[in-house]
Amino acid sequence: MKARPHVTLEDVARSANVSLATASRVLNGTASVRADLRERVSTAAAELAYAPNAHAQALAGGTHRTVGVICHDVSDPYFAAIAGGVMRVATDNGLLVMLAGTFRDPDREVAYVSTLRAQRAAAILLIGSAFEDRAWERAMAAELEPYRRGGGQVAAVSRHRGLKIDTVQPDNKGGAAALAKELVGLGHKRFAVLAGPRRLSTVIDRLAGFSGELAAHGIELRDDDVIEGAFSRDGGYEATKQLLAGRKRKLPTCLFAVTDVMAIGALTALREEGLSVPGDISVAGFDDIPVVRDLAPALTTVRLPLEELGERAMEMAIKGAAGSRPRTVRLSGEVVLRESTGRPKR
Amino acid sequence: MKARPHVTLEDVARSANVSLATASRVLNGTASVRADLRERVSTAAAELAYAPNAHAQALAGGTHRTVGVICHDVSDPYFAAIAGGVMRVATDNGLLVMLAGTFRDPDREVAYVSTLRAQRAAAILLIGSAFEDRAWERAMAAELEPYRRGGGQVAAVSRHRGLKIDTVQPDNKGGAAALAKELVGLGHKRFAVLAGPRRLSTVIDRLAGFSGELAAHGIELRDDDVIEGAFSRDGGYEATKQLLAGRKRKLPTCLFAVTDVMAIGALTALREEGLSVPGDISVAGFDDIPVVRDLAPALTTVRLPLEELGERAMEMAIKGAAGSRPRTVRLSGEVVLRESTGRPKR
DNA sequence: GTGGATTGAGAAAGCGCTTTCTGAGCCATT
DNA sequence: AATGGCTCAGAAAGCGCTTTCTCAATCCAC
Repeated sequence: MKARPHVTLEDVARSANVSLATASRVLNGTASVRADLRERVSTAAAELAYAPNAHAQALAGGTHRTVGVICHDVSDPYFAAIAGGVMRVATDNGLLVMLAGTFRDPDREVAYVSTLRAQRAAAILLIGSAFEDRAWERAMAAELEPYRRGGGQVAAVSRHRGLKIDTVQPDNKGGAAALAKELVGLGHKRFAVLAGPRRLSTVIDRLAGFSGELAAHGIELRDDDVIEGAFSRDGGYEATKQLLAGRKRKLPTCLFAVTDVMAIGALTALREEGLSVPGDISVAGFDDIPVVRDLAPALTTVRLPLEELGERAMEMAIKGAAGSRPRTVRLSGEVVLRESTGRPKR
Repeated sequence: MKARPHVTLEDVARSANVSLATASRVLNGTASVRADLRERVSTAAAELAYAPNAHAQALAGGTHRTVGVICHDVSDPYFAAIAGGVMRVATDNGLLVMLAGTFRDPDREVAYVSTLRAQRAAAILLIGSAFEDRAWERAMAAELEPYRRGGGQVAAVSRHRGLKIDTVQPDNKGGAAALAKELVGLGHKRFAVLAGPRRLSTVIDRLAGFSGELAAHGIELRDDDVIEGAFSRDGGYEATKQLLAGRKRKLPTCLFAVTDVMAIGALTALREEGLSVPGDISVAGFDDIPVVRDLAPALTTVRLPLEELGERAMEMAIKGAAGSRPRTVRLSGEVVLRESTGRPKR
């Protein structure tokens, strides 16, 4: 079957024997049209299986019903949960979501913003840690600024520095501190932390909150108590193996992974090494992604309202900026103690 | 800051003191342009932070660099994994992905296709079970057919009937049969199945494969051995509770959940009821989503090459139809025996 | 039965871009 | 010196739609 040109509004108009303007009015309900004409147009449109050309519509009249969402990795449950919230709100508002995964490549992130800008997306949502990198920040700002000047909305989840945009910010520092407090309360004194790349603001904040609270209780978190791994299940797994290899004897009594995803890898690594959780070592994560309550042992973590994070960001973007000063919504986390943590036996 | 009109190509051309045509040619590298003019245009474009209007480009006969992907639920790890594969291939080909979640609403699915058609997306990918419903099928075909006639590419993962489109098809039936065989091989004779909604072809196929193989071994799967739940973690959880409530004493020795996600819920329900896996009952799932190997006990399942499913579908869509007959790529699953299954003790 | 106010259909002007089509300028021929 | 053949910049014609703007037809009040 040859690629035949699309059915256009003109085809519909001709077939219904009315002018282009009338056809447009009928199909959009923009103005009142005599009943019989309206009927003719509707029928013709249905018969021809007419689908308006959204590009032409966007060009002519200016409605842009699509929003762009940029996250690091779609298959990460953390982003998936947030994206779920975003989509719900978007759908409720008749918006189409373009979801892009950058696979953690800063350049690709900037490139996506550029493309979205070209698409004249109504809004752009940035989800996930910002890269703490001046060059990246400048490149990003160079895309975002003209985009906003042209009327585009921008909102972000979980980042803030540099870019002056509306942000929904989970309380990473406070949550990590609260978790540390609980853990210390259980009697733990020797900790290790599985951290992600230090370039990510989320990592920095959670680390700061955790070690800060520890310090407040007179517990020092030394540099070699913090192991840096990739921000993924495998990253957590590898880092844990490394930790275990390094010091089989003076093991910490509690392991804090800065994300649940990493904690999952850690749990498996621990199990493989024959260590019981929380018997030999307690483990805690951060985020409360859906699956962690189904683990055995269920994971202690800091619950973040993930879907809400996405919803609020989308809402901010839809509402648009009231003033010119960037708004920040703070959502706090809540420590959820489950079976993966207990009192230290040693 | 007022929403000032966008910077257009005309602005660039004027600023560079050249014609529109020249500016376009420089920016697209379409034709050779004298070096100094080229330089002037590039500079002007950079200074004005010019971003071409993708809608105008598309309208003017240009390229449509966006593809639409429709799945049921972004936050389901199964879809997320497939979407990951899709995105990798799309990105490699310079395509932008619009990901839509239908939340399992057939109408919304059709509506999304319609929108994507309006966007003149280069391709539409349907991911996940089709609804076995004549009316839905007709509505879908009514959208898809004109879309393809207009030159649009369509491909699907995991569905086939009715719609005559290119499909990547996991071997649901064969995989389920192979799994059943292994399970019977372990000595199991009494089974229960946690099924999803019967409207979904995936459910039907897996059920058929499983019960067929059982039958081949002289084991009958009766109607009340099959419990229908929602296609989700909670669905699996509820269904399992229901199963347990129904018949505490003559419990099956093996439980097959048609998806891993449901199996995860089942595992938790079982644990809550004090049943050990695989001690008291074996559990198996289907899909091999990433997280199930990290469960304790790790889940026996049928591994599907999820990312590849997405990659292949995207590739088919990009390549376009060679002939007019829909192609089908079959990808087989592989049984992965893990700790959640063992020999029956009863 | 007229004038003025409505109502509603059609003509036409863009929206921002790509792409012929045209034609000016240049070099190499005879 | 005059002609032909190139190269490459600019003018202009759309792409498919929305939205004034215009104007004919209808309606009401007087």
